[in-house]
Amino acid sequence: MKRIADSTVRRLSIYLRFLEEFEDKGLATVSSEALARRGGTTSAQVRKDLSLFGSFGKRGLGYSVPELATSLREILGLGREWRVVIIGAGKIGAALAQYRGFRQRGFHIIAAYDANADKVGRTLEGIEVRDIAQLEHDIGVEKPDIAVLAIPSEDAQAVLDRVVQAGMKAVLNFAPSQLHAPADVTVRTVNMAMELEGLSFALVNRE
Amino acid sequence: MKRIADSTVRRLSIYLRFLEEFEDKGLATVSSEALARRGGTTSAQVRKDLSLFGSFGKRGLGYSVPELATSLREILGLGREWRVVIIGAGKIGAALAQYRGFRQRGFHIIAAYDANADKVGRTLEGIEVRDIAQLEHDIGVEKPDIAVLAIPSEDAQAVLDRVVQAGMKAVLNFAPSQLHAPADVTVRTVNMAMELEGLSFALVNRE
DNA sequence: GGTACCTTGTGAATGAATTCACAAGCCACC
DNA sequence: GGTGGCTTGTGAATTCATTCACAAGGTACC
Repeated sequence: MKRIADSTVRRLSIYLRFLEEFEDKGLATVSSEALARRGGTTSAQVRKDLSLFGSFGKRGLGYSVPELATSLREILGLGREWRVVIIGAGKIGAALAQYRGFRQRGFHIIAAYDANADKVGRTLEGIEVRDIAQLEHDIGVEKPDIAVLAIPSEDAQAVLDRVVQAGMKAVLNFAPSQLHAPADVTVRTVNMAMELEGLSFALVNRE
Repeated sequence: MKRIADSTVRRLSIYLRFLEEFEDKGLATVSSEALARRGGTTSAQVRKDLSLFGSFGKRGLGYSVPELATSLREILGLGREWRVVIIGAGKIGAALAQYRGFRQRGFHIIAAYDANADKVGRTLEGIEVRDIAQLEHDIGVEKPDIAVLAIPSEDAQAVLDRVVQAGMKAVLNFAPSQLHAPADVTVRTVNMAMELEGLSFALVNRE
């Protein structure tokens, strides 16, 4: 399959969100133009993105809202339930554990891990906090799909190496550091520091 | 001034982080090649990025670590203190309030806001939680630079409109929704749902 | 001060992403 | 069933970003 750019996948997520909005409003069809307006892009962009995966619309009419939503869920792999572990039971881990968006979209958090003995054995928003020493063992048994790193920057690479070694292929990293992983492992980093600095830059470079 | 791409600004943040690492290690100079290796890019990219802002290196030698760090801080507008308000005193707001990275880089949180009367008047990680009804008034008086939205998706656009109306020009949005603002207002969105869906897509489209 | 070796800064070349523009197809209405 | 009005899907054109490649300078050491 042709390689799909990250930016395209992000837009597909956005389109899906709008389609769900439109579904709630009871709209039956939507044009690429309407989707584009709502998402701040162009109609040609919408059509190009979708055309990478097939032909979903009807000329003269647009796209069927429920059908396109279903197709996008399929494309994004949201048909199944993904098993997630959160590593780090601090404030960020807690915020993630209670985040409704996870569950809603089929991301099921099976456990959290922490190195701090005080936290181990307690629960975080209803999720069991386990000793990080068990990490490799549990990954071998439970085969989670996605690891979320909510730990300090200085530990992030070491823990990433551990989950990669244990066979995991997808990681969402909240530590503000650049991580290195083999090509077959997908790492996405959410770096708040970087976003803030982007805002700072924008504020300064305003003429 | 020539328009600088978002992706470039992101890389500058990354370079700065490495330079600070190198500074801690006591390194005096660094080559574009070394910076590139650490950051997963190419030396030409590093030099091109920097060349957009001036000439910081010495041929044959590389870049002075402290000088380049200072220049990057200057470029990113990190020389001064930015005043931040957090809107939404839930779990995400709390995680942000205690996040060390803010303070470290000169982002000073002056207050949090919430609509829930039970939360108003309490403190969140040492930060005063105020009634969101005061928002416009306080913005007028205190002139914060950056608003962080940590509120539910369905309220995000309305609150964004309010802070824009009150004169703010930079917003960091954690709600998983696409927001619209005038061109002179910079909005950066951190969308965890989108990141997760990107991972889901990567897991499914693995051959 | 001369020579050998590095590394920058930058036009030119390449590659990737977005936008344009229009033929092809579908619907609705007469 | 023909006509007019929309909207898709997609090559071609354009814009934007990255990589190449090398002259210009600088260091270090003899």
